[in-house]
Amino acid sequence: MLKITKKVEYALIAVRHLQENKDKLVPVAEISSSYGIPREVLAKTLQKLASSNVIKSYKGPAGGYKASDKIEKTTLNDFFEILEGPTAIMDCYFESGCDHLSSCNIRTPINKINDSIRNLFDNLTLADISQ
Amino acid sequence: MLKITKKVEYALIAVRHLQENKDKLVPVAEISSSYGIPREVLAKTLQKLASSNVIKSYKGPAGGYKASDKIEKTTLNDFFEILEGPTAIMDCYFESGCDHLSSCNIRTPINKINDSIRNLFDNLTLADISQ
DNA sequence: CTTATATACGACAAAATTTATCGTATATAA
DNA sequence: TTATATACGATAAATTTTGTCGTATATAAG
Repeated sequence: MLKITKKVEYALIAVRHLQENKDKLVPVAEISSSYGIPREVLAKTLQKLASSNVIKSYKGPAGGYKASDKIEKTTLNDFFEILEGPTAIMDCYFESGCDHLSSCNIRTPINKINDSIRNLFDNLTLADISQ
Repeated sequence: MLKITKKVEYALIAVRHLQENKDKLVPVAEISSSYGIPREVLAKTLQKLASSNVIKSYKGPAGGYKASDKIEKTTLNDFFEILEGPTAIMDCYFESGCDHLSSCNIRTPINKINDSIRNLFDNLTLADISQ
């Protein structure tokens, strides 16, 4: 439990790779083959980051991706949300109903844990964790 | 991603229930039926907590579980570890090999995120989140 | 203006993990 | 001796994650 997904893992790898290659456009295939990541999975992941402007995309031959200015200031909360939706240790933190439990006595604990995690990720940027 | 499991959810519910019923021994069936939790799943979960002395167990008729003194001081890190093993956002934080990636460029980021989470959970007790 | 290369995106299949069930053993109060 | 409760391993069902496939669109180069 409390694991990040491969999508996020791949995204972190890609972001670091783009940061280390700011001078050129990097096609998905380069990252995919360098780190042994399935091409299509990585492609979709980068598409999400691109549509959120964390990275920039360029189509056509000699196209590819590059890091945007925004990348350094992106918090982990934002990064994770782009890829996986709002971070919550339980669905009831964002969704309504208490699943199927008749009487819930852990609303407070769940909220406290979740608030702590979100506060942590709000104060950590991609730049912070790379150093 | 970053979800807690039902096991942990059930354990939290049970712990709170025991804390609210310190005057008596509570059998699994009471908690299971009160909150609509599958009996056997909850039973195994409480067995783990009992063997770690977070709660105490008493067999036989009129037996059941009760909160121990230790319960208030138990950190989330300890609690989660009892139920699910060491907390890590990726297996490579504790295990050796870098899975299958030929060259890993996210060791540092992964470790930073994981250290932050573990630090957070080391400083939060079951008592803290219940208030 | 055709071709090769690269991103964009939806539907579906495979794999892995989580969740639940079943069966049996052991302890103990009445 | 019986009924009730915890203890524990094996296995099945359900869910989530991960990966694959097919097709569309943009664009640089010849």
